[in-house]
Amino acid sequence: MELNTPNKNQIPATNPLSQFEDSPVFNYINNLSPIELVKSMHNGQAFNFPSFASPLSVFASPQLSSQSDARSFMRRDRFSEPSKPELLQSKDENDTSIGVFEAAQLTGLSVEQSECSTPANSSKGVITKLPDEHMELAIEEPDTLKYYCASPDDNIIMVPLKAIIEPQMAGDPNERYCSRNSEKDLRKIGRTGQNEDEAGCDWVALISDVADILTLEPSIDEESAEKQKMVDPGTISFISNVLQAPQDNSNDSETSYYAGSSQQREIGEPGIQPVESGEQNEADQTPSVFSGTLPDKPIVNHAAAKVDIRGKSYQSSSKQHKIRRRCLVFEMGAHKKKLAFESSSSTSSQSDHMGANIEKHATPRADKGKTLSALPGRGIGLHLNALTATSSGNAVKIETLASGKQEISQPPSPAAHMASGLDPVSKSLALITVETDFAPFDNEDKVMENVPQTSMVVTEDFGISSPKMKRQKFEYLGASSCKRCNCKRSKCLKLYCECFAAGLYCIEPCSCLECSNNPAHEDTVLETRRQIESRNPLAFAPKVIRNSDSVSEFGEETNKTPASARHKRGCNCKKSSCLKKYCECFQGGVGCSSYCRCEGCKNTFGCKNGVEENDLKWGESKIHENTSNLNLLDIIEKGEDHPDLMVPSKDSRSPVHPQIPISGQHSGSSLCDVGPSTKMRPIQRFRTNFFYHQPKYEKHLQVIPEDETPEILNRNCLPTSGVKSVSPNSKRVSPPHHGFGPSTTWRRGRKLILRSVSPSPSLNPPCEQ
DNA sequence: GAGTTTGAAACT
DNA sequence: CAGTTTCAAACTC
Repeated sequence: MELNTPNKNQIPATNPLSQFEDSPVFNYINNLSPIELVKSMHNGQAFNFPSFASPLSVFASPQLSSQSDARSFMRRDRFSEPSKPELLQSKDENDTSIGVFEAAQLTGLSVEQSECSTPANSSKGVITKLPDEHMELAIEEPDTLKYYCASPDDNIIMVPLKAIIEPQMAGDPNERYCSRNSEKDLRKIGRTGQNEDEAGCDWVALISDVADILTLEPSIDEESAEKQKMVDPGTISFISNVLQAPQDNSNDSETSYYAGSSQQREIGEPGIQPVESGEQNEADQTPSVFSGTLPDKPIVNHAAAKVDIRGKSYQSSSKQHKIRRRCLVFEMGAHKKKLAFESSSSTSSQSDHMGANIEKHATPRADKGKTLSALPGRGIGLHLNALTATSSGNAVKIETLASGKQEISQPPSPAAHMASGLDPVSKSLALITVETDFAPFDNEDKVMENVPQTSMVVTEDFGISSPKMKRQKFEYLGASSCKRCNCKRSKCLKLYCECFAAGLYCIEPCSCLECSNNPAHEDTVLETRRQIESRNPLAFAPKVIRNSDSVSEFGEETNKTPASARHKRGCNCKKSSCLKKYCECFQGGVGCSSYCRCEGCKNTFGCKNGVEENDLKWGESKIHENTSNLNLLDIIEKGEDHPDLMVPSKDSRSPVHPQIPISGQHSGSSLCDVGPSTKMRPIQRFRTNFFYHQPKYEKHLQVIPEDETPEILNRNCLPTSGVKSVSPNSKRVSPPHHGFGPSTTWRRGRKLILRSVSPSPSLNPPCEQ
């Protein structure tokens, strides 16, 4: 399998394919793990030979790789550039990989599956280097390039990479750069999606979105070269990213950042590859990660679906269509809103933004003159947005990232660390996840914002070329992914600036004046961030916190309901009744919580809908809350005491259990009633209406002091997602605000959570995506 | 598109 | 920590 690896050069690259393919062992391996594919791909990239991953490589823990992947994000840009020289190789590799794929196809489903199983692999082989190499590859072997994916069902999806690639060919170096960025985003997306169980859905949605976008856009051929450059590169890169996502991530991010040292290697293959190989290694791992961590196939499928959609004109097999549809339907049906929202956000944002947005943020703007490269890959920066994006955490996250703004890579800030307790990256991811899940439609924006706040990498629109695309995106995501500011005096270096607050660099769409929030002023940005974080470690954390441990490590979605979310600090609305976007809670699509000091709150998300029945109570309760936190606490405590409440639900936060009245004040019925009940049914929450109904009380339960935010994030990330944000025993509810004030209890809780989380960032696959 | 309103962020 | 100012988004016209 790893024929050419420096370490493993042993296997001649010559006929490995045929031999392996033919060999039962090969088939068996392929069938067994996607990882193999990845590795194989990896090897192929590195060495031009589509070698099959060695067993060792195959078995590399997905988690590790995932982590590395997450980190890799940041690096990716750097790497990509350096890797340029490798383009030729990659090309070759791609070719070989392609050949392998084809061979696999011929060989049989099993082979295909194996390949397909690893999205990363498939993508990797074909796509991996596309970002840098797209052009060349496309030119030389546009036809040959194909992306094969096997659906979980064993359906094989073949994606014509050529179509994707072609547009890029016209691209300029800059465009390439952009495309890289887009790729990043895609990768991120991919990661997120993979991680989560539903990620698949997200992916699908993304894919579909992408496809839609592509469709919407005039045919590439038709488009002028410039247009292609503008749009296509993004789309292409996006697509490639999607396909590659796993791989790319690994390649980019890991390599650059932590790669050297990194855990990845440690974790990863025994044999360490040269620097370049480092990328490969990461890449290899990454795919494995995806496959392993994420619902392996779903992602792939999605990707395939996307490709298919996009490639309708190009090629499409009935199978492909089936798969795609299946995914779409799945998403739509199951999590309609959520998915729609998330997926749309992620997908749409990504896809839409991919091209253009990426350009903005990613690409150096003339104005801002930033280049992605400029961005240091080092930090996770505040990519929370991206993270958030994934409802399940991961998926959303990806979206965000994809959204297009550049992240402000920041050295992991204390806050970030706090949040995750892990790597900044993981943290950001976690944060993002939280937000995303919560965000309601309107929130989308906010959610995304939130996400962005913390994590979002690329806020910008991907440069949606066509209004339609934008529109679609917005419809789904509400443009959540894209942030634009209009700062006049803050230089975009204060939290007033949404971009900055989201951890994103401003991009073209922004109308800011004297903007310093760009790669050109990286030092300033980082310094400013540090200062702000010094004042408030959670300043860049997502505004909306998901209480539920929605996502288990393995990507299980436990909490996607908005109900599980709350604003980290609560609002202070006086006149808007929390019914307008002035209200951050409302904007974030979450109900007001005990942390809120709002007056005349009518936040529909919070309770109104769900509680309408209980409106009065709600209002009362709210008042009480406002007046005294103690009441809330009491309520919560009571609720906790309640047997039902006591039930260790995975989602401690889960909002509401209608049936269980937490406090005397609240009638049980309303969502508002609460949280503990929610614990009871984590799953339902997602699919139910939480978004619209979040009981404040729940929130209380859910509410996590800012300090806690990290916890939440962690939780999401934690494998033990089951861990309740609020332990039945521990009272999470901390006095609102000012709150944030870390109550000892909270801190405890958080600490506990942290404990649960693996100390090393690398260890938290979930968070990492 | 300009002006107003709103509430968060920043400042004192 | 509370009050005030600044700021930019959200909203209205």
